[in-house]
Amino acid sequence: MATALKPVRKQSLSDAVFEQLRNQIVSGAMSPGSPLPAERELCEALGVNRGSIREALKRLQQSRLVSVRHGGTSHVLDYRASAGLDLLAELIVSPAGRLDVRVVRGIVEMRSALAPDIARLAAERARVAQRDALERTAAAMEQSAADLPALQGLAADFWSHLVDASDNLAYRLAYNSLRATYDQCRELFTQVLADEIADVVRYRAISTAVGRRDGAAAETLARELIQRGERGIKAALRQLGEEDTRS
Amino acid sequence: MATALKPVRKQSLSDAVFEQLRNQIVSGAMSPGSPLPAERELCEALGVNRGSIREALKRLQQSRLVSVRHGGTSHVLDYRASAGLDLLAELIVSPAGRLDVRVVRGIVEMRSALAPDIARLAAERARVAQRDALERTAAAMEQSAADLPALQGLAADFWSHLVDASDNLAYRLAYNSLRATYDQCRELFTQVLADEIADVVRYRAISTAVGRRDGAAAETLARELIQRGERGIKAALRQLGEEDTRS
DNA sequence: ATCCGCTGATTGTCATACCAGTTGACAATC
DNA sequence: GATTGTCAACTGGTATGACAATCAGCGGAT
Repeated sequence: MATALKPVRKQSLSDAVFEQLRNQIVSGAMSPGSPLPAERELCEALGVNRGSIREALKRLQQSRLVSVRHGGTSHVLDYRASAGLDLLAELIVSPAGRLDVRVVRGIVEMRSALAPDIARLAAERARVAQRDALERTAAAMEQSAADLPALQGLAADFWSHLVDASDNLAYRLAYNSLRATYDQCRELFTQVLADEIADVVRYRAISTAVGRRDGAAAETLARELIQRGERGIKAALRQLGEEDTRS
Repeated sequence: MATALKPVRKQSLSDAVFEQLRNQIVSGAMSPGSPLPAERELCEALGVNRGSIREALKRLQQSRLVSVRHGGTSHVLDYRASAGLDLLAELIVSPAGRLDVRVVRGIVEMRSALAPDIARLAAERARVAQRDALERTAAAMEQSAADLPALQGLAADFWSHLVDASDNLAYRLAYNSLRATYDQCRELFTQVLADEIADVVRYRAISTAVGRRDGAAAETLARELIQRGERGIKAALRQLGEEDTRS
């Protein structure tokens, strides 16, 4: 019966305008420094109302992809020099739908750099409620050791609790940005990270290390855990890279 | 003659609306899950037209601070669970103009976690043009060894080139977000980080380590450099914290 | 009890004004 | 001749009113 009918993706006009302009910018079709068409020209060119154009431009402005001056002409900015981490989620899949392997590698490396420090700080600063939450999540992972998708969700919860325990707002927000990025193609990561996600005993070990406030142990364990996934991803990336060069 | 005349701060209506709502949300005055007033109610309450309200709401939506559904009522989201790293720049100074010490600590810790890995990757991947840029910046720093504000700018350039050389888009964008955050109060950081910024010989050492593709050395040097600043900041934070508890 | 469709409220889109800041050309002034 | 003021033609910013699309809840029909 229910064939693979995907829900239609609903998108407001200003969202569509935003995406279109953003793609033009990050793809380099509109080079940094070049002037943007006037709002009224964009209205006519895209066939939408000026309000929708303005909403899109406001978002581009907030993303630091364009600069807008009252009375003057707007200009394209160099996103590599100004845009923030939130842009990563919009770069991981190209407009054509292909995965950007450079972005994936970037996420993985950043994750490897942050995770050990997060675990260390969590061990040093966790409060009882947060340790309990970690413990509960680790227990839940042991329960559903067979179900990979379920484990994936629980592992994300585990890290979320760990980040909370680290009591560092920068880590918290960076984690949200990274997660939003790889949520763009979660099922794919679930497969490639299977080794790491299924390493339930190490999650449990991190939880107990946090429980006894052993920062050094938590840091080491987190590094080992993350490295398992890193190996899997880098192997997959090499394959993808070879396919790319072949095609 | 020219006394300290500061340029007037100009802000559009939608910017003002955005700031006001954002402050309400991150301060907890509007708790997560609570419904937002209808757009037309906000128009009347804030005394502006609906277009300005909508532009502000679109930005809040992009920051993942609110969720708005066509036909339904909008709701406040839990920014700690959903907002991205770009929000940090808007949190470091409270609406009252006070510095948030927790945010500062967060930046410093994240910087310490990332910088060594950035240096290592830069050493492994830098191309000639990027190594030259590093070398030039290091030389410029040696020239203006006396001028602290100039050194601060050059140090920022140095790190920017290093991040470029690391060839990691996630690091690049995260660096932009962090820099946008501490640019909110740059002069203050310049003072507290004086020890680190003035350590010109170590910047030079990092540059030469990158030049000979010595990842391990670059990593160690970067860690030592960053730690100098970290000590300064943590000392300053302790002072600030004591003043806070006293008041 | 369940389903259906109506109804009112909300967000989304649109068209058309007008206000406000920027720029450059050009005339007036020194 | 150089500076200064004025004006016109852009630009983005704000205002208003109407209509369309969507959703939640309610009441009636099955």
